[in-house]
Amino acid sequence: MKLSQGVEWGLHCAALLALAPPGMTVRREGLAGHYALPVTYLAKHLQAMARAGVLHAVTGPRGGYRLARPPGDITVLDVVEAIEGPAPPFVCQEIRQRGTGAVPPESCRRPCAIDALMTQADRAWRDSLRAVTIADLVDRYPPGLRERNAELVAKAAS
Amino acid sequence: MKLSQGVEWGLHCAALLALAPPGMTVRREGLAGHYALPVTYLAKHLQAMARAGVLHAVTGPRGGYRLARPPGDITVLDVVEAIEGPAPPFVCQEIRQRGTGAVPPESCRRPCAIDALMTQADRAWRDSLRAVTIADLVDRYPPGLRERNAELVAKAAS
DNA sequence: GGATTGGTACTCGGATATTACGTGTCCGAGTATTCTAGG
DNA sequence: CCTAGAATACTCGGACACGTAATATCCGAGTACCAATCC
Repeated sequence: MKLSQGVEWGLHCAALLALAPPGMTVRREGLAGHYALPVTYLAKHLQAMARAGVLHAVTGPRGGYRLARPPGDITVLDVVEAIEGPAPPFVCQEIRQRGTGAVPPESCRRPCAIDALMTQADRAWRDSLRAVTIADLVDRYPPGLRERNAELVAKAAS
Repeated sequence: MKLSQGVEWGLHCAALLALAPPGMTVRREGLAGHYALPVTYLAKHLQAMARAGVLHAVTGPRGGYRLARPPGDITVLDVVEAIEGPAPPFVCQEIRQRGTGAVPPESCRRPCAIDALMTQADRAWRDSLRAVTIADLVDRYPPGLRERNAELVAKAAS
């Protein structure tokens, strides 16, 4: 059970894009340089976020990425699912219906207790991530960092 | 983000062991046959659970596995951590301290908002799994299954 | 001087190698049993 | 008949291959800009 590091990159970049002037875009080189990330690999995750509808990509000169929606309308879960995929981490294999202790299918209309429990835990995790937006993240920056990053990203914007 | 299928196997086997007569052990062949699982691979996970102190292994003739503690004292989280490892799925790389937008270390005494959020979500997930024990799982069996499985495991026990 | 058209430089998008981890399997270490031999 | 001993069969434990997904990287597709040219 390991979460891709791309999630951290994507969240930091989304928070940074939230500080860019409205309508302006930031190149992936600018995003990668701000956090010293490998440009080519970061591109893969930015691409996934664009495909998921979290970011909007503009090609050509003066192109780059911008948030597809206002920061307050993008939840952390949106970014996580964009990068990790929407598939749940646990999928019940229904092993209770196999082997010498097989339970007849007519007794398996309800999901087994283990599946239900895992689904509930996953729901708690996702709810926790859904409750926070990108706008909340920048609001929780240390004092002064918001202004400084906004200035830096404004120089990199085009 | 994918959870090992061994978690499902381990939880089902733990629930089955909870129905075994007190003090008796069940061979891994018996556990695997009950759910039609590959014996050799299941052994790997049972071994991990034994190492984590969830199961107690007995070698030699009439050996096998039994729960190391009463079913009510073993949480689902214990089994999950025994198989998946106790490491959290998200580890902050502190990329905010790197690159052209690097934040000075003295401003990073507190974990960044992303790290705090991920830790909180992971806590919610673990709390959800910690709230349920193996005893709860067998209590949620469909009517009659508990008695039937108890009878089956009693025959396989030694 | 203004509009048009072709070229050019710049950006992202998808396809391609490399590495790490989960998956699957095997043989060796250790123990209770059991059979045999001696008293 | 009882006891001591060694052989034996059975169980788990750790070490060894394989497949899939995350990691890391490259080159091609598409667009806006710019310059040269024509009207």
